[in-house]
Amino acid sequence: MTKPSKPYILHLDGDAFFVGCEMALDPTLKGKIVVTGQERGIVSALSYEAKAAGVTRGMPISQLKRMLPQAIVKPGNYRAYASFARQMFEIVRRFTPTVEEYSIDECFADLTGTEKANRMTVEEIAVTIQQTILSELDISVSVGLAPSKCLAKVASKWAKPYGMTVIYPDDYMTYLEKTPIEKLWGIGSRMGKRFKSQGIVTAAAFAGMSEEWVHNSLAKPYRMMWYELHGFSLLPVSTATKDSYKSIGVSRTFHPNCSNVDELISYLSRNIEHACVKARRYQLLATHVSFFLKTKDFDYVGAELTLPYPTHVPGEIMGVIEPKLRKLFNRYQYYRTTGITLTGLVSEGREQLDVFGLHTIRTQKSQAFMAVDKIAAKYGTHSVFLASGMGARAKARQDEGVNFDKKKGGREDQVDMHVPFLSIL
DNA sequence: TCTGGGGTCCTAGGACCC
DNA sequence: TCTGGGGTCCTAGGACCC
Repeated sequence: MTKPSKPYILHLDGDAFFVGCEMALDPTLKGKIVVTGQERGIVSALSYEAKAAGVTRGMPISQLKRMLPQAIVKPGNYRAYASFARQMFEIVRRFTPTVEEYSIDECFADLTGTEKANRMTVEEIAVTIQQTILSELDISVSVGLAPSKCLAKVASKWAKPYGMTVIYPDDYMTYLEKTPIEKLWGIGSRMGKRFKSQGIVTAAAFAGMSEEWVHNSLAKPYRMMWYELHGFSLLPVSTATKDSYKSIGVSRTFHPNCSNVDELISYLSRNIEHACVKARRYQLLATHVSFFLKTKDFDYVGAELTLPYPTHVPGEIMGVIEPKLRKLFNRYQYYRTTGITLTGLVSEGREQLDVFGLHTIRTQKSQAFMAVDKIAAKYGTHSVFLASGMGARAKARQDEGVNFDKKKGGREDQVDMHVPFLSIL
C-alpha cells in the first residue's frame, strides 16, 4: 500500500444544491429564505439565508411556516435537479474520464495523470471546474482535493459555499483535528456515539488509534476509513453508471395516523403499484418482497416474503402480503407509514421458466400492465390504478382538495373509468 | 408542532450438507 | 456415548448515505 504523492482525488459537492437549482431557474429567489420540501413533509434543502435564520434540515414545513411566514417553500423538481447534475458532471468529464456520480449533487473524480493533457496542475483543474460550473450553469459548488476519497470529502466540506480546499498527503492531521468524529463520511449517529464513549471525539483521534486496535475492534468499512484518513487511497473512483436496481422501495406517510387494516392494505396496495411501475420500466422482476408498518411511535413491524415466482404484477404481490399483514396488524395500534420493498430483483427474460404454465399467465398479466403503463404515460402517471388501492386514492383526493383539480385538470373521469377494467386482473 | 423518502452494504447466525 | 469442522446459502437487522 503506497500513498499517492499528490492530492489526485477531487470531490465536488453542490452548495444547497436543490435550492441552488431553483435559484438558477429563477434568479429572483437569490438572497431569500428558500427551502425545498413537500407541503406536509420536512425541509430537505435550504438556502444559506434560511440556515442563517435558524432553519434546519429535517424541520417540519409546518413549523417553518409558523416560524418564518415569509419563507418560500418549493415542492422539489427532481427532474430539473437531475438535469443540472448531468450538465455539472459533463463539465467535470472535460478534464478526466474517471468520474463517479456519487449522488444527485456530488461526484468524485480521479485526476491522476490528467495534468499534461489539461496543461494545468490538479489545483488549477479543480478551480477551473468550479468556475466553469458557476459561469455556465449559475450553480455554486464546493470542491475538495485530497489523496483519498474520505479526505476529499473532508476537504469539500471544509469551506462552504464556493469553497476550494486542498489537503496534501503530509498535512491531513491539521484538518482531521478540527473535524468532529461524527462529521466523517461513513460515521453515523450510532458509531459517533460509540467512538465518543471511548474518548474518540475528533477524526484525528480516530486516525491516531493504532493499526492493531483498528483491526481488532472495527468492521471492514471503518478499517478502510482509517487507511483513507491517513491518505491511502483504498476506495476506487468508480465510473460504473447505474442502470439497474438491487431493490425498489416505496413508502408513504399518511395524515392522520390510521388504525384500520383495510385502509392500510389500500395504502400498501398503492405503494406496490408504484414500485411495480418502476420495476417494469427497468424490466425487473422481484423474487422477494418485504413490507413494514411504522407505528405512531416509530416502531416497525414487517416481514420479508418469498414470491412464488418472479413478478412485477401488483396483484400477485399483494396476494402474498395481505395475509401476513393481517396477522401482524394490531387493531389497538395507530400507524403512520407503510412501505414495501421489492428485492432479489432479476432481469426480465432471465428468470427461470417453470413447468406448470405459470409463465404464460404471468406474461399475459405482465403485458396487460405494460399497456397500463402506456396509458399512464399518455394520461398521467397515476391515471390508472388497482381497485384495491381505491380507498387510499379517494383519501388522497379528499386531502388534496381544490388543488387536485388545478393540478390534474379534467382527468378524474378517465381515472374512474379504468378501475373496473383493472380490478378483474 | 415532532420526526419524509429512496437506496446500499455488511455482519451475525441459523439451516443444511458433506 | 460422543458429538468435529468445514462450506454455502439465506435471512434479519443494523448502520450508513443522500
